[in-house]
Amino acid sequence: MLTDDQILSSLNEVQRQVVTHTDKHILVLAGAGSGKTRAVTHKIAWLLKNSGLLPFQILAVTFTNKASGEMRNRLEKLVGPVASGLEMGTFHSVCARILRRHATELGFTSKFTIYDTDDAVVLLRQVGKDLGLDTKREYPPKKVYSSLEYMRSKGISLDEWGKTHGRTEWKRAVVSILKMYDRRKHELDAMDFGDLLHRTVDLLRDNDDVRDGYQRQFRYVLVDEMQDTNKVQFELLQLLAGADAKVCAVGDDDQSIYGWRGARVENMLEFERYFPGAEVIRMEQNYRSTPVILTAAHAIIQNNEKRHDKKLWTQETGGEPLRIFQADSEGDEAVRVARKLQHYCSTMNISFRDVAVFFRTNAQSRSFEEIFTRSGIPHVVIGGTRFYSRAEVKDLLAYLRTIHNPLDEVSLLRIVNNPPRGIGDKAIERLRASQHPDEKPLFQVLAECIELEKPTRWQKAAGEFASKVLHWKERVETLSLSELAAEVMKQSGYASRLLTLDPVEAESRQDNLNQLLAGMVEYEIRAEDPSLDDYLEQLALITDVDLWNDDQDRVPLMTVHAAKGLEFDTVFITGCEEGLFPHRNHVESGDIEEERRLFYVAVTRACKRLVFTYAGSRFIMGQQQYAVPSRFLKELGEDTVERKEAARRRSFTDAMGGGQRRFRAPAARASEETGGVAIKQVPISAAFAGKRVRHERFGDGKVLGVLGTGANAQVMVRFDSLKIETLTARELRVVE
DNA sequence: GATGCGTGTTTTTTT
DNA sequence: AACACGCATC
Repeated sequence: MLTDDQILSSLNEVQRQVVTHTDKHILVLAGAGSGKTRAVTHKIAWLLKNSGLLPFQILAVTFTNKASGEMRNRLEKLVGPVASGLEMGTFHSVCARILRRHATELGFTSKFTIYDTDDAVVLLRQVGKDLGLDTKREYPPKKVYSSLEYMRSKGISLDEWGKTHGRTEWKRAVVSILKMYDRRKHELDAMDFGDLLHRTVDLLRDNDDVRDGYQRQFRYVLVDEMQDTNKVQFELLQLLAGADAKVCAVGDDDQSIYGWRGARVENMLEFERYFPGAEVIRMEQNYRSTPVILTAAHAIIQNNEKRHDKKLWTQETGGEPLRIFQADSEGDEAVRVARKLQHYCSTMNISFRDVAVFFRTNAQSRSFEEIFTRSGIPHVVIGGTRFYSRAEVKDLLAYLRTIHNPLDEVSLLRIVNNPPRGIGDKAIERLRASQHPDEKPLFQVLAECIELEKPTRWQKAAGEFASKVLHWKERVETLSLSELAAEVMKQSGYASRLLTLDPVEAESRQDNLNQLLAGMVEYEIRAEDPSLDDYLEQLALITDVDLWNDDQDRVPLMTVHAAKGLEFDTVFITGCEEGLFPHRNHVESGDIEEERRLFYVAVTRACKRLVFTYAGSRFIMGQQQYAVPSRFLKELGEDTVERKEAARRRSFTDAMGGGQRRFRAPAARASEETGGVAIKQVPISAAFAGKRVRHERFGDGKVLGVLGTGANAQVMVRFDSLKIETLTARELRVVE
């Protein structure tokens, strides 16, 4: 048996407080890299040993499945196999588990399907069309869905929302769509992400016995990333932790980056109000980064007004200076990152897996993928076009979901005629017509086609398809998951259909499907009790970050959001431009603080080395856009940045990315050919327009527009003399 | 009923 | 630039 000393010896004084204070609620303000996972894991070990709690009496809610898995692994190393008895997971997965247990009370079955955003959008489009509404311009399903998310995050009911001022007619229609959407989900035995949380809250609130049961079970509740919980999640926490349970919440208001999803930092501030007598413990010693990085991180976050003042510190000294690279274009940026990265990996004995490339938006990954592939740098993109949202993967999964829950119409409709088997739009229309008047499930209508005496062509096709599904349904009992999937691929005709496609396309799809099958086999080995039910459950709530591990020596590329909670020896933060990072939407709305926190999160991921890059121009939605360096770079503070690079940031040319000419967009020719008129025909840089510049002869003026990139870019300037001139960028200097 | 082409649109971040 | 969708054609 573990001794107290073994649990505590590797911890500092503050961490020990977190671990050993078990008789009251605790709020831990855990700065980046302060070892909170270690503290929390050791705390659980302590609880198991010293509080007489059994594993299932402890509930640990994490932000991602990955975090939950990691915690379980570390705990297992500490306390052994009893760790598996803990109730652990994300809010969504914990809720799903509870709901499956009580599904029948809510009018669902325990096999209900979980709809992701894509599925929800498909269903909303269908509902909108059924109601005869314009789903293209007036009521695009995505908009309807975000309205739903908005009211959910604010805790407003559908009817209340419909009554709030403005856009009355539009809202009435959206309300009717959403009401029908809700009813349809019920009929299809499906729930979306929001339902998982809200229905659990309803269940616990309305059903005393169920609530008492869980409150008796959970004696200790731990919540990670408290700053990113929203209103419903806070309610859940209160409902799950009864009067006798103790709660330990861990978070950092400086790392709150999910405000757009309804996250409320207030949940941390109000913690003491809802959990009286709570002790607040601050973890500010950092074990991750060099003082240089911490200084820069602090310099940045200090610019936020809405925050608790705190400062990370470390016992370490020194550290490499930060570096800033400027590039002409996104391609040039990728080349520079690739070059520097190769330099690090070849001369400094750093592994690829220890270097990460971050960006603000998923679209930015493209140029890095291209250049890295060309340069032979092993890499992996995390997130973005998620593996599980690839068409062929969704197709095969839709087969499995249909087999598992034939009521799930979204999946059924996806595959009923894929591959084509003679059940086209017309047939679907007729099938759906015969669902009425008694609202028969679509699959039942299909199945009834099997028995028909004289089926028409489409009825025959429908019957055959239904027979196949029923056949597979029986096979679930005898075949393993991967065997079933392989059989479905073959018997559905999906596999042979692939061969008729364009060979390049077919190969990539086959690759993805093989990968999916390999994942299933891996799941069968790993899972304690592998089943179709359990597999689909895991899949519904999994993300790419959850799946990623560093077994293979590859450079991970990801958004800053995805990087949360991770750390790397060397980090490249790319696209540090006004309008991109901070993103224009936030610049325009004036709400810059969350973007700054995001930047802070990015910076604090790095242990030793940090490189920032920005590009003078990049293509956004097919249009070339120009930008100036991000304000966050200025906030880093001069003394932490390598001087040589910093000094070069002065001239207009440099701000445009005038250093290297490689990958520069074709030089602007407009002014010679058309006497400068053409400058109006190309997108004029929103970023540079309005900037004050200085010219040797003409004096000071204001930029009206820019054409091209680098030192040769054509810049149209209205000088204070009111004279308008088109000049090359190299003749100009930015006036601060 | 399937296939191919032209048109129009794009939320940044994700459970 | 990339993708989805609608429409026209085979």
